[in-house]
Amino acid sequence: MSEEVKSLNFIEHIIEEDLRSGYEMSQLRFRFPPEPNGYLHIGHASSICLNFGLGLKYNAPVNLRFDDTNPAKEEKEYVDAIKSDVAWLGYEWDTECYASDYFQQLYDWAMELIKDGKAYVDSQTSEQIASQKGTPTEPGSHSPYRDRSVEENLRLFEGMKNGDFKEGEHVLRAKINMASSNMLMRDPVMYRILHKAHHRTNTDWCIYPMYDWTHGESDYIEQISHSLCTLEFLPHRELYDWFLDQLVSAEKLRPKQREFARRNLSHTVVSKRKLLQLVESGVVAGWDDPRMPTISGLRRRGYTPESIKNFADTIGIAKRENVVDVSLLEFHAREHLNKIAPRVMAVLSPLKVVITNYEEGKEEWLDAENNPEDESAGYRKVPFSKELYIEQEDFREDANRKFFRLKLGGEVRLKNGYIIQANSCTKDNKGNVIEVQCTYDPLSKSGSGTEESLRKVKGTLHWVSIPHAITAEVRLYDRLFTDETPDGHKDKDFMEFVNPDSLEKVTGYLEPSLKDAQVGEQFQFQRMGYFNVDKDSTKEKMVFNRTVTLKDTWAKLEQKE
RNA sequence: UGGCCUAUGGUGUAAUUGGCAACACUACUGAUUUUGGUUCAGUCAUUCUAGGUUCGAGUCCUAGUAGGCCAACCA
Repeated sequence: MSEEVKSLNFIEHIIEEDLRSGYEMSQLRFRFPPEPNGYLHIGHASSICLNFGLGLKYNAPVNLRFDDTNPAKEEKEYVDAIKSDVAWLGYEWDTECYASDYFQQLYDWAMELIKDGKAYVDSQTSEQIASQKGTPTEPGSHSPYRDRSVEENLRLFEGMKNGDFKEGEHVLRAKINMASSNMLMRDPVMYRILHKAHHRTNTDWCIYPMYDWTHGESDYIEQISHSLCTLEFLPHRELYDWFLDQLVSAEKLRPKQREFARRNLSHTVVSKRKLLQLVESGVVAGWDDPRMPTISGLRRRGYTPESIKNFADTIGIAKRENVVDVSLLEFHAREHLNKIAPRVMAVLSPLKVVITNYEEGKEEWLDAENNPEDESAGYRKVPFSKELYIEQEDFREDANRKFFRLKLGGEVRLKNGYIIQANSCTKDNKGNVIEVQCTYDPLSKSGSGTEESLRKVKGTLHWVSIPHAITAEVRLYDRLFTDETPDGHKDKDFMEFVNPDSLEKVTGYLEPSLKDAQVGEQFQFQRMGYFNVDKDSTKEKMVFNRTVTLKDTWAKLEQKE
């Protein structure tokens, strides 16, 4: 038993240090705080796995909190999708929370800040406020409204809340420091007027708190010990702490914000805005298009929760810029699917093979192993007959000895079936091979134990019996973007790198055992890749998605030539 | 150019906090294989640069360099 010491990431180091210096294990509490303005993507998966993983590790509760402070962008549809994605990944949240549940508390605290002279109502336009912000190298200047009396501020803020003003007429600002080197500390806006219905509070409120005045306070209300977010929020930490300083009480736990680098995936984009653009421009069919890096897209594509979690686990958490290669995600898909996906045979690019010495009209049902990685998966029957399909690329009239497939005069084994030899072929008037005539060795049947059946032939092909085959639409996916970092170019828009060939639809010929496959069910089409049944399937026509190909060393060999 | 963050194989992450640079992926060898899959074995590093402290530096110090973030009534 080699007890493998799992190395800690820097967040875990921080927590371990906190535990050593006074935190009780029972005080630990985390949260995953998405804004319901889009679907969750693979980048969120890292954050989900981090927070919920920490919860599991320390036996601490993890809240699912919707950061719903901007009714202009948020919808219930997104709330529902986010919940189902987190649940699908296999995590259970302790409490389902909404920042909107805290609107009253936040308002009350804001009133306190005004009374303390720490906040004021500014009646300038957003342009005026922006122009007074200064620049990173020059300090800002004070608003003419900065020194309004407490009474006037109170009266105006209540007026804002009561709907006495139009959008943009006033905002509430924290009175901090217009000369701070941190732009966020230059009297940040805490509230703005928005006469928009909110998906939960409807028209109860027409002032909405800003992110900075919501997040830390929500963490405090929920008594989150470690509030983990991405690196771009690092400058917000000073503000996060300033707001907390105004209201934290000594007997309660004070949350800390810590930041980690967002994970970027090669050959894709991971930004809700850009994903939305892909959806709205029609480049993809929706948020759950199998080419999308969204959780729902990956699920539909055939990724398992295990593969996504293992992926998140191996890429880890750190603070530096990164672009993780998609091949690592694909590796985890193959690794898990290899263990669980039943093997079947399907031909996606058919070439007819006729077994000339096989009796016309005869059929045999052969035994086929469902999964060599899992003995308990058992066996099924596949039909064999005189006329079969093999893959076009598995036959060549003539080829060198590195080609382990069918060629004229050569032998090959049909998986789970017989050894056949190609004798001749016929072509259409363009010179394309349209049929191969073969003979089979009746004594070479797989599993029969005869001397002939044990004979080694170099190649083994998958195949399907033409009269028994069922057809289905098979969707083959390629990377959505041709460039490794589509949004990493200053002079070019990421949309310029959209791969026009990211989806190819073909008709597949499948062994008949597949006819009862259910939506979402996963299979390995032997030698072709992993596939699952798409939700677009109907009784008349099944639809399969290719999740990922198998590793293909032959294709690489060929490419080199 | 003000402030802040980061820098370890092609990629991502480690290194018991100053003690033999490790793990995974990719790529490439080879073995096994009724999937050119799987499995197994192997190969791939001047730890951004230059100095310094130390018996000893990826780790500490100094100075550079490169990349990133910050001026929404978005989150």
